[in-house]
Amino acid sequence: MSESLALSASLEDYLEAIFHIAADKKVARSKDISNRLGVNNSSVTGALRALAERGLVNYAPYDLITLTDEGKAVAEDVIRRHEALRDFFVRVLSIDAQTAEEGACKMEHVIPQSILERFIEFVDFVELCPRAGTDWIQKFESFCKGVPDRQLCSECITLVEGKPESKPDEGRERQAGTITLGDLKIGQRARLVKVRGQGEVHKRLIDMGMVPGVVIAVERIAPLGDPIDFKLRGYHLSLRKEEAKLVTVAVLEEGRV
Amino acid sequence: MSESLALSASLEDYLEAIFHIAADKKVARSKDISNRLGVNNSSVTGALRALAERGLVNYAPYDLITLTDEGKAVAEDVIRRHEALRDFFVRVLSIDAQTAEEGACKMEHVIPQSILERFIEFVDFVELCPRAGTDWIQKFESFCKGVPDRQLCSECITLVEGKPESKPDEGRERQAGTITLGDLKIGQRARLVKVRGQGEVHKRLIDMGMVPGVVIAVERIAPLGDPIDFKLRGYHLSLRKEEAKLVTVAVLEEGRV
DNA sequence: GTACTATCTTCGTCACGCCTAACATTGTTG
DNA sequence: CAACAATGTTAGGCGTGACGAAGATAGTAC
Ligand SMILES: [Mn+2]
Ligand SMILES: [Mn+2]
Ligand SMILES: [Mn+2]
Ligand SMILES: [Mn+2]
Repeated sequence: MSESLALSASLEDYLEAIFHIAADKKVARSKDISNRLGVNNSSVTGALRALAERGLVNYAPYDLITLTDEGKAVAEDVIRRHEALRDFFVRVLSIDAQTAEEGACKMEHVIPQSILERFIEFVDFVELCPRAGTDWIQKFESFCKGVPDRQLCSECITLVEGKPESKPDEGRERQAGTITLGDLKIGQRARLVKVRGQGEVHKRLIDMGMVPGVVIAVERIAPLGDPIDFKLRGYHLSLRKEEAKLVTVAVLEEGRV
Repeated sequence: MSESLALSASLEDYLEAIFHIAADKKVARSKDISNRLGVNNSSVTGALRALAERGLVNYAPYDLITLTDEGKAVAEDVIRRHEALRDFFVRVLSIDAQTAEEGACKMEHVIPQSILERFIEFVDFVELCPRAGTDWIQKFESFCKGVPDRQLCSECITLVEGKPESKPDEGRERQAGTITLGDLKIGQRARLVKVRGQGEVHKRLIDMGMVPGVVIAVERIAPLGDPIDFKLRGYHLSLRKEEAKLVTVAVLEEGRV
């Protein structure tokens, strides 16, 4: 009747499984659980003993298996985490149902509480904010599909191509025109406008993911200003200053984002 | 010289640690690693042997520790996952640095490849799309802080309060006015407009998280139409039909989002 | 060179979580 | 009510990952 230490990922999955099976068939049998989790029957016995010791399931050998009230509460919490992650993956990131399900069921065991709450808020928010919403997610989808020939909204295209803004939004652009990757300081972030040069060098840069619209951050600059360590699309990338100068960019605002 | 099976979460963390230590001090010593990971010195020896067996570290007893080329590549991949998650948490979800760091370092070991890529795309996208961007994230932040007195942009407020739209956007609202939670069908989603009633019942609904602007989905309806299972803010919630009728809502579009 | 200290390894132990094989129970069915 | 198949349990083993205690090594101090 006390949870003592936190449950292992494995035991959380057992609880989750029992809850779902019981929701269908009222009680769970060992076989149902082993089928659902794809483990050997004897593993289930072991898990049930561990869960019974913690007062989370009612279990006696050869008897039917049910969750205690406390077990039910814990199972519901696991399921909440599972569904929150899955919903975010499907609704916001447009991940396919199966991957979302599998990924959620792994991550649910390790995600910190405060991050989980934010995921949930985020899904709500995206559905509420009129600047976001359906439209916005569809744009995100086509944005993903468009790599490396990335499609942006017309407004973005304008921005990326460095034409002066007509909308009095904010000073999103510092100075359009001739800024290159070689001009950036550590910590600055920029959108790629164009890769100059030709032949081998040009091709090599493109192959590295240097396509218009991509966001690039300067991570580090070596003592003598060469080479420079960039990050784009999650990858680190080291360029000679000569190469960096071939890449025209539009600097993004400092600070967050 | 062969990775054979996938590395365990623990071994990935060792690689990550060695990489970072080596980045600072050129070589790693056992002590550095045990300090960084908060683990006993003897555990490090064990891990190093396992990593050496897989050809990921150069290791001989009492000798200096370095990563092999393959080990370096694997470490870089782990770090990519770590940073992608962390950046998403910090830049998009506005999670504090430490929680983001810790959460990322747990989740990095279980996140499916395709979901990771989407996270990375997402951060890029948010920074690129003019309908999103800094503004949008700031709104998300105040949205989070505002629970339960949620602040929306003026446009959203209008929508939530059910006034007919003036902008010819889309038919986002089905029929404003008198739709309640009791009128929804399974799978439908709605924004909460107002909780009617008074006294105990009213208070109880508010306590359950029924505040204006929240998104509610109908998960299940019992055989005789009572009770109804809802989901809001990641929680499941079961209401009597009587109670559900007290909650005025605005239906969201069918399908995705 | 010996002594001392910081560092590292070895060894024995434990807790998980899964497996297989052998054994036990249950409930059906002729 | 046997005989049987289905289901569940036990025992024994393997791999991982951590720990502490005790012994080994390397580098510095005298
Ligand atoms: Mn799971
Ligand atoms: Mn799950
Ligand atoms: Mn980690
Ligand atoms: Mn990490």
